Amino acid sequence: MDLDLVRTFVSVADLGQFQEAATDLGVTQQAVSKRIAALERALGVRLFVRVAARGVRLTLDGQAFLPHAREMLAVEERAIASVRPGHRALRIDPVSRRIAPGLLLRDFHQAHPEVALDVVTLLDASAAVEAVQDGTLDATFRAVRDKLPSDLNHVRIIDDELQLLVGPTHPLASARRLSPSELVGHRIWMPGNTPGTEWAAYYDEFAAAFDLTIDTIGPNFGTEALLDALAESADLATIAGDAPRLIWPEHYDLRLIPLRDPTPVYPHSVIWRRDNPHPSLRVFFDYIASVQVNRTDRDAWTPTWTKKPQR
Amino acid sequence: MDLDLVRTFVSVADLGQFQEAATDLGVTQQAVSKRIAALERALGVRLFVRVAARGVRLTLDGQAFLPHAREMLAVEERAIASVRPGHRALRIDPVSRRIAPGLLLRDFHQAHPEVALDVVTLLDASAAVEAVQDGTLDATFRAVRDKLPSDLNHVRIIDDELQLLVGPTHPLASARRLSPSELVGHRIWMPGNTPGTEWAAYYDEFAAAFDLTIDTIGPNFGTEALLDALAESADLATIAGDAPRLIWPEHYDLRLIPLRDPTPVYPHSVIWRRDNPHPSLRVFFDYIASVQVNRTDRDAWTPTWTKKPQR
DNA sequence: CGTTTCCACAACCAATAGTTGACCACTTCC
DNA sequence: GGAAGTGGTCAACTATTGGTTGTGGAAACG
Repeated sequence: MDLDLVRTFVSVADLGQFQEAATDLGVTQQAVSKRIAALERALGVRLFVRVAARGVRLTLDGQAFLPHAREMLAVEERAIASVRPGHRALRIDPVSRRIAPGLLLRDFHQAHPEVALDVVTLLDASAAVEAVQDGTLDATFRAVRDKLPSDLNHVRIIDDELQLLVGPTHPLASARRLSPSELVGHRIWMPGNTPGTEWAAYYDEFAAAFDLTIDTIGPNFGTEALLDALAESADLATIAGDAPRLIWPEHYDLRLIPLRDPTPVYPHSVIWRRDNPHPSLRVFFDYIASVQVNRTDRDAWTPTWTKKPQR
Repeated sequence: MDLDLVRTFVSVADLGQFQEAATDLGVTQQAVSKRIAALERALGVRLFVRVAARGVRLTLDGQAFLPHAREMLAVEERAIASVRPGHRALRIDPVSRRIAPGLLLRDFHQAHPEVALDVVTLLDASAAVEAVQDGTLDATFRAVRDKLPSDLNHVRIIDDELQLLVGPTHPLASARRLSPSELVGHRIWMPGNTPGTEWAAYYDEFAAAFDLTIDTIGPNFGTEALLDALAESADLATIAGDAPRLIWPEHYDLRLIPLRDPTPVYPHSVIWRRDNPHPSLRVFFDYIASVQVNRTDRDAWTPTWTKKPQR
């Protein structure tokens, strides 16, 4: 279906006659006639009843179709706006929708539906930083590791407190809280933790610091498969941020056990270009400032390559 | 924008290469290449990065565009479904969205978003009945006046209790309740109550029964204009059903005064064709049965041409 | 009852979207 | 490191389409 046909249909429906719609669209009346005929042929129904010398009136089918037609044009508009060079929609990368920054974006969208927001997810941190630099991305949430280019700002926003995730038959299932060192000897499985990413670097250092073994071997069949495997197994465990209980399906019988003494946290900083003029960026930052984001004040552990959290 | 381009884009994004998308869509790979190029030209951005001998990957723009593209296709699907001969969406006529049946439909849609519903509004009662008969309309809400064709069923569903609507400076503004006979001599204005409709017939008999004068003269500039005029005026009044306070904007300082002894009600019956096989129709009727619809048990007044409400 | 209004149909033309075929860049495999 | 394979672009050609102008016909109006 060509949206030009739809646009023509809406115009005719609004104006009540082909002639006016034609001048409105800058084509001849005959062209409008053809377009409507084409749309009617494609849909297999009449959209207008032709009232001689009086223009046209919507049929019932036309009336039913009209709101959908408007919707199509509205969505088209948003689609175009999402990539319009210059002033496009706000584009933010939370790395993944299933972690704390993804939740933050979801909540932001709920609180400010008027802000055109596009959520994109990038695996590669350096690609994300590059995109922020060249202006195709407005902000990304990352654990800041190396020194950033000088035209970028970053502020540590969310400390995601890590938790152990096990099935009900796991020996640690009934623990109320655990120290990372108590995980020694247990099998921690994190498929999908692709080597080379900042996540892998984090967990590498985490494992080294507490003498753990974290198993990233095996194909990643997705979250559902992982949860399934965990729920069934008596010796598998994984580590996850604080977000999952809000996102993962209710029906999995899994135990989330907080880690303490110290509390390993994954520090998410928001990174943006200092001179980014996007008007919605301010709204977004105001929102971040207004909500309670999880800045831990516990005895936190972070890798040596992150800065210490400011109290 | 042609949705075939969008469909091609989504297919390529999902499959990761032009070749596969081409076979999937039943065209040559070169055609896909051209389509993507055309879409990229139209949008003014690159959507894919071409990785030699490895297919393509979405750019950031492509990633931002993708959900909108899917949305466009979904809306297109719904649009087509709304007029598909055979099994199309459930199509119901509440006469107007701003009256009780319109509210009922809104609530039904909220309660059952999975039911594809198209709301159409018809002025002409006989046209609506005809549409129900020939199957282009699934149900309409009307005050049943004449004997209906034998293949149609009707059930009285909603008794809309009429109320007086006045501005704060109107002499009747402070009344807690009014009898219709107390309106004698006051100017009741109902623009938009087109002569020849069942509404006009109702109010004609209502006026005659209580010796009122109802003024339908003057152009109808819409609800907003009417409310504006009422709020300002010290002698204008109008009559409306129970729905308005739920729909009309908050900021109008208007008084809704119930009419009692007797309570004039506008009886809405739902009319449908007995052998209508539409699967969602049953869901709709079940919903109607499940919710509390306003069947008045007061001392009701209805025109002589309606049946007496069953106690 | 002629005039006006407004849509449909026909003939024509230019632009477009599809096809096939040639080519090119990069990966993989022996 | 050369051959085979993969997966894209570009060019040439053709069928289809979407636009134009010109014309006709049906209902409404004075």
